[in-house]
Amino acid sequence: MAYWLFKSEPATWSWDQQVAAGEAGTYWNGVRNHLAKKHLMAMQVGEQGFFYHSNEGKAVVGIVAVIRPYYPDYTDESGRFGMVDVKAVAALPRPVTLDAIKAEPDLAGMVLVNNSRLSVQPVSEAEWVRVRAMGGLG
DNA sequence: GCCAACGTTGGC
DNA sequence: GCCAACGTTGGC
Repeated sequence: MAYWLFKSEPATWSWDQQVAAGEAGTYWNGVRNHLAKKHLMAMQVGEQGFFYHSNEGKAVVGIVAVIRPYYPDYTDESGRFGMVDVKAVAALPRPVTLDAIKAEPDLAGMVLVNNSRLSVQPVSEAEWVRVRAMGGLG
């Protein structure tokens, strides 16, 4: 089981909208980066990821689960990129801010810290457990 | 196939 | 709103 982190600007697609999409979830489109694509392709149904608000908020705010594996992104005219479907699983009782992550030495290796521009990132199990705990989920 | 120019992202 | 970092594009 791998863990992931999905970045979204709340002005474009927010956690509240993800929650409103309910059990049916939504497609995670718009990825136009080959490394991010590689991560999308590696995702298995049932794997979970953090939902991160970039720019405005700058915090991990919730957890999503992959409900449909990689398939073509019809919004990509080049036909090169794809997407997965995700649904909201749980909100973090306390959002974990980028500042809090940067202040935590155990999380210094997170992709979010070292390659903040990557829109779909892998998260290690240790990072997953730690950020969940910081967010108030056991 | 190299690399300069350009566009985009996202933290500050 | 600025700008650094990075990815992509296109000329050669």
